[in-house]
Amino acid sequence: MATMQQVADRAGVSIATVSFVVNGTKRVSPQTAERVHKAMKELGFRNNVVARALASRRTRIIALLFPTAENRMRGSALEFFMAAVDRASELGYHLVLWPDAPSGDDLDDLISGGLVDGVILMEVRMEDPRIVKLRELGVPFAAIGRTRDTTDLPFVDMDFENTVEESLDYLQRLGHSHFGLVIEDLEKTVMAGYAPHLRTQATFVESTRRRRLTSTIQYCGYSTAGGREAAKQLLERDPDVTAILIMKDESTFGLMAGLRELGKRIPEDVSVLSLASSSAEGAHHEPAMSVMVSPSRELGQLAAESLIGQLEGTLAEMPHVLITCKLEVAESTGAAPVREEASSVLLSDPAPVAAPIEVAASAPVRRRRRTPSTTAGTTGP
Amino acid sequence: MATMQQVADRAGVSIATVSFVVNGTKRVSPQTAERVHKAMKELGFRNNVVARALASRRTRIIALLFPTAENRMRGSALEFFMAAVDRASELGYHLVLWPDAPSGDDLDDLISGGLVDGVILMEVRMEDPRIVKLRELGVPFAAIGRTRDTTDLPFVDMDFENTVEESLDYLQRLGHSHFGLVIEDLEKTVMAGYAPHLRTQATFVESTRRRRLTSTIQYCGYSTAGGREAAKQLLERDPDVTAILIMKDESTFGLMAGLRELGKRIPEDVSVLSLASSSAEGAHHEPAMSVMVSPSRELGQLAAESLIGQLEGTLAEMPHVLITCKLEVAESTGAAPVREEASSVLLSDPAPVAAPIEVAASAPVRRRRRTPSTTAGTTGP
DNA sequence: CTGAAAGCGCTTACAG
DNA sequence: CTGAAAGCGCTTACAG
Repeated sequence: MATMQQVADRAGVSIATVSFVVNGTKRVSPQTAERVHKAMKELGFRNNVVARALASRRTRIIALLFPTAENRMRGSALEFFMAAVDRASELGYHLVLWPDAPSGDDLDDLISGGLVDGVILMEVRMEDPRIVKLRELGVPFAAIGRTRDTTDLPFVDMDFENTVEESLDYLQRLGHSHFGLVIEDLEKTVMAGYAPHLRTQATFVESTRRRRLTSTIQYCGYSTAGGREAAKQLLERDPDVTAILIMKDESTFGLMAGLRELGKRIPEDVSVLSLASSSAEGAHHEPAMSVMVSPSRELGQLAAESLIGQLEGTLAEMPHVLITCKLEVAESTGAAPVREEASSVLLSDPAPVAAPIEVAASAPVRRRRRTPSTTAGTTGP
Repeated sequence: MATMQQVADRAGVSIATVSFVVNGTKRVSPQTAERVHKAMKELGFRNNVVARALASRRTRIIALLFPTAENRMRGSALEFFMAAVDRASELGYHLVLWPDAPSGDDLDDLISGGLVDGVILMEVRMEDPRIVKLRELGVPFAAIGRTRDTTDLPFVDMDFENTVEESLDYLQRLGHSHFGLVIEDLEKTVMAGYAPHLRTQATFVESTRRRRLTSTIQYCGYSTAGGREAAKQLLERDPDVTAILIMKDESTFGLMAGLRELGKRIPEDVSVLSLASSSAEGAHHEPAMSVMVSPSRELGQLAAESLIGQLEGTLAEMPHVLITCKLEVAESTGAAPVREEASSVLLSDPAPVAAPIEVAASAPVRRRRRTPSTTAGTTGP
């Protein structure tokens, strides 16, 4: 492995000059540059990233922190990752997936040593210790997801609030009035405070109340069995439920199977809509699932842009972007079944839910529908 | 961010002594160590990984190379990764997911700079340019998967040959004689030469011929639609097919749906067995899928052990490990339907397949059934 | 346009 | 047991 000094010797120039041509940091005469390039070729020179990092304090490597706790979002995590990788690469950066405990315990050593220039977070909780730590360490970061208080937080996120509203709009227009939300209960786990779940539940409770709809929140275990059990319990708690939102791809199959076993046809008796899912996932069901499609790729790209924009100082303002999932209607949703007696407005209490969630809307937020991402706050190289 | 020198000053010792206590590389008297620890606490010292890497030529970071080409194996890739992360962590290493083109183009800069001590490969092809490159660069590596020639190749892999044999054993015992293999055709893609597909096809062709079974290889597009189409074509090519092996989770749903639409009941008319899949995946079907379960976690762990063993010089020999998938029978497989006339042995040619594959069995290989991995050729930290 | 030199923050023989 | 010092391979003001 040839060093820069060896290249310099062979080209008959100083090591500084080699550095200039390698990095393009200063003008070098064409003849000199030519000699240097020749020497590099001949010696098979490759820049030592570690030495460069130590001297320059930057590596052009950024990391996507990947929570090692038994992970939800398996699918979209990979989509975030791949999209962010692509965008980072276009902007001249490498992106690696860095496994990290939800507590952020492994963060210190590796980030503060200067191995990476910045960090992207995912699976953000309402109060997230990792963000506290990153701020302490002064490490630039961008979040896919957001904490309760978004002051000074650079984030891109799904607009869960709006996604729930649009889901209810759609189904209410089809005549439904008894709603269920099937979702995992994370509050006793290490992922307690996971923002997507809490925001979705809070909006569901608030909005169904405002719309004077009957609503039931049904917690649901992981896996097919969990979905089946959820179907059973939900129908026990509200036998009249006709519209179910579910935010847990792993359990959707079980939910549908459970509903059928209990004599419910989909969508004739019950409509099912999957939140923050994907077209591909929807196609794996029978009947094909109507889904609110997660904007995973956009979020991954925007997060990379936002972080790199900070690193390069090309960012006018802290990015705050919310993107609503896009409705894709398939076969699992349809008109509400006609009731014998038009049962009047229900007043039954919604299911208990963790203390009402106030979300600080401190900073102005740009809400947008899946727009192209290239305009997003960084000017790029 | 305090430096080691600052810690040394505060503790009234030399920087060398601080390094010794930080790394435990030399004996230091308890009193001195105590003073150093105190100073580190007070200053909030964290070792600079980059400087350490430059001076010591090692980072204790290893990378799992993740092919950025539109990726198959989404599920098991994450399982490899998480398992390898866990095992590496137990052995004192960090593991990151490093996106890389199948060509290995990005490899040079980042590996040769000493950023990582070694590399784990996955999705290995019969002739893999990345392995050539890693050998050139002298970077230690371990492969999940294997090339055609396994001489001097440290690898752990699924035993595709044996997995196919055991699948055929099982189904033949149930009376089946007309087999289909549904698999993706990668030969025109960047993943051409992908070993699992070629080994599986080759074994399927060879073994069904030896067993005097009728066999058809049906290529299949990605996705649900691809699976449906494959069902149609396969039934056209062999209307008598009663046993189907499929190695493509994304298309399994479509295959089953397609079979049903063509009037085939599962498993009464046709048995379907999914290869290199998972229990969870199997549970997402109706009827529940019989699967050959991929030993993903074992492979991830063993790969990490194998690489770290090389790095630490604790490896007696190049690891060569093959693990057969484990059969989990569910509802999608059953006895072959009884034929009106016991149609005699078929001699129809199997579907065309890429030139017969000779696999160099150069090195002795340890074949094993999903045994605990902790005994695997490294003595641990 | 080019170079000499200090410095990035560690590790590690080598002495004592 | 402890320290002085060279060195890892670059980058970057500063001079010229």
